[in-house]
Amino acid sequence: MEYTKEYLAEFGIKPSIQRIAVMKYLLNHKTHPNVDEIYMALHSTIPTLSKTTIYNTLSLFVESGAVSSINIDKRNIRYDADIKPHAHFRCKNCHIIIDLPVPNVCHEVFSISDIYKDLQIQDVEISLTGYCQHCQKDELSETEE
Amino acid sequence: MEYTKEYLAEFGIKPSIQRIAVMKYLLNHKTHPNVDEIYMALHSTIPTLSKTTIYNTLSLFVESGAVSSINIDKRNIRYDADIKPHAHFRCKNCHIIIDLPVPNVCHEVFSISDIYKDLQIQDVEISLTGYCQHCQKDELSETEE
DNA sequence: TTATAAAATTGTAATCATTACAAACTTGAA
DNA sequence: TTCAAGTTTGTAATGATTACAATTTTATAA
Repeated sequence: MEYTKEYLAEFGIKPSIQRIAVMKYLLNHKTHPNVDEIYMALHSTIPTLSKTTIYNTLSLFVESGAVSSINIDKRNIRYDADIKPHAHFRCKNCHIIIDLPVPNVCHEVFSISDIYKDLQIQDVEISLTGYCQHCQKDELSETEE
Repeated sequence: MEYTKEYLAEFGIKPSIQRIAVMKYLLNHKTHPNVDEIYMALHSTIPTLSKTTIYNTLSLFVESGAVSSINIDKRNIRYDADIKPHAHFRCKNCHIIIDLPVPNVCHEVFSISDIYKDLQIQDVEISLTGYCQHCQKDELSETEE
């Protein structure tokens, strides 16, 4: 609680019951939840909590750099309190999203290469899709998404 | 026309007026169009064309591997006939999407590294966002998205 | 403490891309 | 020519996100 407050402050975010709850949830659940999951988890302890507040709060977090948004799932935006550079893998079958390390050299490409020198790059998102360990498929049968 | 037909055949896609038109449009417009742009461009020459057909057709193309879908724009899915590995940059101001080369070493990471050996990786999407050459910003004023 | 303005939260309604679905149309093989 | 499978079409439904205005909370200063 106190920690979360200070954590938000580091990003210039003023604390509130709702903001602390959302941030705390993200810090404790590195499962890349979407708005609905966050709402479901919190509205029992904060009955007045509105979904709009969660949308507002997450937008604020993302703009402040405290949280990163993940577009790997076409259905809905997912959120991640881990703001260190890393990639994500999404299983087409069970939809789990797994964090993956990426060698620094791969990230450095975007900041060092001459090719990109005219661009002001702010975010890098690396998304892999396929089938996870438990959902391996033979190349023949391809149905789901 | 004949070329496009053969191109589709390479991916096991049976031709039709609509499929050829959509594929031809994508091959000639490497601007990462969305469904609406494709529809607007084509429905004057094919007045009966339905938007649903474009959705169906693009889904088929993506599943067949003839086209790749790009999730860099939260608003809508974009499509790219360039299926060779490359990255995309999206400007937060003018929303242009630019193709970027990525060193092979960076792509090879995902196929070679031991870290990913349990995963059956099918697609890799690398998305950068920020401000393009013409929309450079000083770090202070941050508004749009 | 009280008054007041600014900021944050809330609920409802609107938006809009995408999907579901069933009817109509095309195509190609028997 | 017939028939079934595959395609296309239009309409309706879905559902995540945003717009917006009203209410509540917070911070500030008299």
